[in-house]
Amino acid sequence: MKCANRQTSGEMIEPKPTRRRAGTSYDVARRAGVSQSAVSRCFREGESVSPKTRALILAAADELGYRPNAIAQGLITRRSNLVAVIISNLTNLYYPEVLAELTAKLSAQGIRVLLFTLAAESEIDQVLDQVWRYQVDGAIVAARLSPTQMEAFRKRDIALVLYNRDGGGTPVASVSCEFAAGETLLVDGLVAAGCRSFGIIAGPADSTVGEAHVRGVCARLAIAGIDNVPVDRGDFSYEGGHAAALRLLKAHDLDAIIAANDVMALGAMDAARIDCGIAVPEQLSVVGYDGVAPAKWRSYRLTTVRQPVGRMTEAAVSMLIERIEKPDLGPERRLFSGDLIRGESARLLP
Amino acid sequence: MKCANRQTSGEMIEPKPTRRRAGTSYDVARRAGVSQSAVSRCFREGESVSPKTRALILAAADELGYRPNAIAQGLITRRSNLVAVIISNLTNLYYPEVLAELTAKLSAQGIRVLLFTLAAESEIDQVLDQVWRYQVDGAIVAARLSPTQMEAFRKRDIALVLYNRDGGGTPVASVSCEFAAGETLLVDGLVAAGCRSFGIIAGPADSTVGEAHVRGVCARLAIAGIDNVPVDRGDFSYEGGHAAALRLLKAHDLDAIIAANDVMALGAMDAARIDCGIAVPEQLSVVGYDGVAPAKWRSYRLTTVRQPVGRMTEAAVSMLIERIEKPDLGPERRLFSGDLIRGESARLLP
DNA sequence: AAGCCTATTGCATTCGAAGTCGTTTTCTGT
DNA sequence: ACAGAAAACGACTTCGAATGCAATAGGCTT
Repeated sequence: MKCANRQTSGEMIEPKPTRRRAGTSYDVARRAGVSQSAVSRCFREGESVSPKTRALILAAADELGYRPNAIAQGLITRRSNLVAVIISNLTNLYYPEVLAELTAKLSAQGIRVLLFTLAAESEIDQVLDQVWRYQVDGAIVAARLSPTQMEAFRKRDIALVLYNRDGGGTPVASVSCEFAAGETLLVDGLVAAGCRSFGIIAGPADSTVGEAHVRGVCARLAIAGIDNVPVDRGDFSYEGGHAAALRLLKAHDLDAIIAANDVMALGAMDAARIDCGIAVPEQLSVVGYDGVAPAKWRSYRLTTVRQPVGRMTEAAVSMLIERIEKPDLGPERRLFSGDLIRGESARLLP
Repeated sequence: MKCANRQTSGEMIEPKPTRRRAGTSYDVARRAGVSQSAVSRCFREGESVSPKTRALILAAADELGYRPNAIAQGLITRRSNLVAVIISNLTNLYYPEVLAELTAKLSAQGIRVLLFTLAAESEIDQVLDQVWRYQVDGAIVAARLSPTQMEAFRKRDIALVLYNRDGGGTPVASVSCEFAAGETLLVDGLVAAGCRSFGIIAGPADSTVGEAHVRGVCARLAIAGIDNVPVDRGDFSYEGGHAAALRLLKAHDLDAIIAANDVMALGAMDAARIDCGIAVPEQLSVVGYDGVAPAKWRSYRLTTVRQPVGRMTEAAVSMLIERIEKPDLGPERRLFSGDLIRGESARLLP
């Protein structure tokens, strides 16, 4: 097309002598003296090409630096080998690890990652719009999806796996970490160590996981005869945890704080130790949930429940691939349990 | 084709009544009673479609949930609207923030992010192979590239912007943060406060940025008459910084440690305070470089130089887009300067 | 009302690789 | 050496959208 234009324009100006040609299977075919079909077959598994032809083609491809065009492949095979990974906020300190593991594992399976991050939950519809356009084979979502949105995946036959969330009634594949066991251990351990006055730092009120967590802890505390536990909320950030802890400690005389995630727990530890001069764990036990890297740091040594991120991402990836290959596989909920990490931020009896 | 097959096979078996049709521009066209061309034009900027036709088409598209197939668009327009983001190790605590900003800014420009992470530097060639296949319009790379690899981008006319690295001789667009100014301030401030015995915790020996940093600090120290500064190395991780600091402190009687990044500096602080019982900053000043979130935490309040990540990613994205649109734009090196954050981990005089 | 001009529209082609199908070449076995 | 089977090969079509071009419709001028 461009060429045509240049030819019709009478002059001989050649603005780009080294016009970069993409290098297509036709170019390789011409150079190797074979058909385009042969080139195509040469680059696919299990197609029959004679060793002689293959050598010719590979040599030609090599000289041209030819690589099959994945976009064209995607169009004809209806398989883009793309998977959307949608993560609500990457600044969460817990998610980068998840993301790194997911991309590594998907890459190992020959799948590329199309990354979408959400600054606000409201962006999700725009993101999904792009997801539809790019003909992804599947998606791993660590963000809140409405039933309608999940249904949209089903309608379009796009495999979907939720990470650290469940469908909340909608049948869908999901991977998450149950906190019941860890929670029980933590609560019972704290109670056994003599804690009586608890405070909870929860996530935002609209966080499903967060709420379940709070309910679970309260239920367990109730069993131990402890009721009316004060709850404050943070946004899963250090500052949020710090502020919430200050409010709790100002209003109540606590001997244990249970935070919904590690980073808030670290904020709470600092609020207690540094701002309020309360010794941790002697006067106040603080526990978190996640097992992020900074929780291990010597200044904190947080007592927490570590999520098995490696196994969870592994599960998410294999569930996704299963569903890509077998689209009508039913919903499945895979629950992992966390490991209790006995740090030094809480007095905890077994 | 599938339809043809079903018709020729005499029987009337219809294995999937709800056969999921992708919903193409042809389907929309048929439904709206117009040509496929009209549908295409209706979804592009600046194409002429009468208001009447547009309404018809949009209605039909809406009913079918039609979205243009970005893969097919990419094939014909030779613009995938995909950009590869290649990051060496996401677990670095500094990169998640960068990644989040990059994807947000690229998304805002209508560009999708194809994410590649490297567990080892050696994987880069496999990653590039995939990058070529996916016909990305450009790439932002925060990883070490050989001159040959950079040349490969040029050959294929793929826009390239290095992040936090420079070409090291090879002409290429790059964004980075110069540390000279921050370094000078830090070193001079420490010297002014009376520090004489320095130790440096550098990154791995093969890290270009890391090395330049070390040389810069040494040069500035030399000006103050301080030579033979002991250097130990970490891998930019907390544990690495912690271990390096222990070695340095065991072997020398230091009054200041300069670390190549924040996370190592935090490890060093803990090594000093907790393992060696050295007061920071009274007996030992520790400074870092980056300005990651945990550096601000109350337990640390690290004195550091904060990289202007927002402006840097902004620059990377706009440089990349410029180069996508104007492929023969020359190399350009954009240097930002960091802000000195006066924390409480160092005695520093202005 | 005739003559122009411009805004719409559809047809046909194109992007690059995959896959179908019919043809040719290469093996086997006898 | 020959029939028959299997492997290798190439022409052609296809995926879904974009676009040059020609045809048409509509509006405006005089």
